[in-house]
Amino acid sequence: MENRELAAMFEEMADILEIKGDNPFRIRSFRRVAEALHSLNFNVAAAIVENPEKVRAVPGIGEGTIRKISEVVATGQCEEHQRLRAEIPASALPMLDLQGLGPKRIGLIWSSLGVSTIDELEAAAREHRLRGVPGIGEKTEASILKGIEDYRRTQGRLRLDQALTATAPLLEHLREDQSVLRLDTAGSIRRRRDTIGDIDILVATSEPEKAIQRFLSYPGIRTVLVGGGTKASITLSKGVQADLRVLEEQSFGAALQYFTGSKDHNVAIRERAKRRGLKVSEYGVFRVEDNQKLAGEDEDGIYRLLDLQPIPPELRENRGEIERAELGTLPRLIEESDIRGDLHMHTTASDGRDTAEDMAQAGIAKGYEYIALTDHSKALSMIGGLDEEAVLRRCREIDRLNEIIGRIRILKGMEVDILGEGELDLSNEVLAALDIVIASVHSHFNMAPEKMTERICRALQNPYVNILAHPTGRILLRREPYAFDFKEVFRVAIENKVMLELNSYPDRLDLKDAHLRLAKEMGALISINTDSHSAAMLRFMTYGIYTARRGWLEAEDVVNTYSLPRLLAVLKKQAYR
DNA sequence: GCCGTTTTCGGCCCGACTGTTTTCAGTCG
Repeated sequence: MENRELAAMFEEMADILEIKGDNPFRIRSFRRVAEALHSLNFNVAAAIVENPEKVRAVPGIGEGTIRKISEVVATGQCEEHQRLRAEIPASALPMLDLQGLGPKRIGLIWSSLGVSTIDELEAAAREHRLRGVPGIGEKTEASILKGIEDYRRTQGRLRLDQALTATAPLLEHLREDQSVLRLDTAGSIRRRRDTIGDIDILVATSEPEKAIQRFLSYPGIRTVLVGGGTKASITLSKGVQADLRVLEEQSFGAALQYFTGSKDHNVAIRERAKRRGLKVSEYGVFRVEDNQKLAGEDEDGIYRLLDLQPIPPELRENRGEIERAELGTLPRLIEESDIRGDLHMHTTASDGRDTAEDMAQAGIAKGYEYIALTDHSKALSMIGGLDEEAVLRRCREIDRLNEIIGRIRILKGMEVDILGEGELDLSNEVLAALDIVIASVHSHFNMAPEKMTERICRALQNPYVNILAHPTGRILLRREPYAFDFKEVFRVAIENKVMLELNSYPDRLDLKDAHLRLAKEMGALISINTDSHSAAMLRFMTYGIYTARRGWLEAEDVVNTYSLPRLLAVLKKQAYR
């Protein structure tokens, strides 16, 4: 049993208890358990049998949790979990994902109107029955409808990390079959888009039926939609659809090219082929006059045959990549191995799970030359943000840690809140003591765009600010970016030698691809950071790199590919790029 | 439910905003 399966159980129990109005601290501790389970790098179900003390030592996991996990490992389920599920219909839980509607009102609406699904909720709102519920008026009813609308718009899509996590075991399952000769993902998942509609998988085999059967025997299937001779479609647990296409090895490259898309890219490629008397299909590249097949087994060969540099999947959006490939001047896209450090992470000093030393050791394990510890400032009092005095104390601790560890340079940093008028949450005197200052917006998201632009620009003009973190504040599939004038903000950042962040946290990926490219073209320097809240999250760098590649970034565009001396010069504003 | 002590029970991250109230509850971050 995987940690995430156990985590899902604790999350669901927390959700139900919340609607029931149970003890909030008990709910919070269930959520903490779920978080802990996600961040641990060993299998808890196995460990609890072999070495329970190891599990018991995890902060947030106590006797009650040990009991529940042991019960699940022994019997396959947890009695309390089953009992709770019987009390609140599972169909009510997705209502918790609606913005503007919380557990209290869900509980109230359920008990007074019997509404237990989003569909019923929508009907009740449209018929103005919600206003009869105590504490709900016209405006709340309208805001609930808006919440439902937003929810429907994003439903059925997965974040890239969720899609990759769902796909990996399925690919593994297919790979174990002898008849599978070649195997890859296609579609938006291969292009590494930030969200994914469905999962496309291609298999080359000489025994199509066997490969299809293997696919349909995957244990993670929820429903089988189609199961034909050359293709099959299933849905997985989160309702996401996975499509398999089976083909012969000699057309695998052509199929990969065809099914990777994007649609616009393929249209342009096929037009180009047509002008050259060629025809491109999912079976290969053919000469029109005699239908002779000229390429198809490998994907690069298709591009070469059209006198193009092979185009990395991340660039295939028909945004100029074909013209550049013709000239042979495609960017040499950044790779994860170019990264020498991570400049945004949190520790136990504010809302991180691990200590400064833990983070440093994790950085060393990744082969980094430097990291920056950037805990939150005091405006975020709810998560223990640091005030001036605490920052200075923290600096002394990091100095000591640098002396002890030695193998990696730990930069003294802070993630400082940009307050409502653009002023920073810490005094310049204290900022001057730091190696690196990250500025970010965590409040007042729905300002007028002009006001937001002014606010951010004012913060960027502070001489100590080095990085503007997660510049648009978007949360994928949940929160829209806040509105401001990108070009103006980028311009002011460049003028003040401030870097723009590509936040690799998988539900942010902010800046996004198009904005990265714009920033690069304007001359901005980017910093790709994980915003880790635990040592395990340093792996999120992978997602940042995917997005960076979609934004056409090369190593030279990214400050944390620079050597330490060069980075320090940028941080002191003696250099930019 | 977890934790840490004051070692076995009491505290557990808080402040702003909104809409609905007529003095505050619910939601969000």
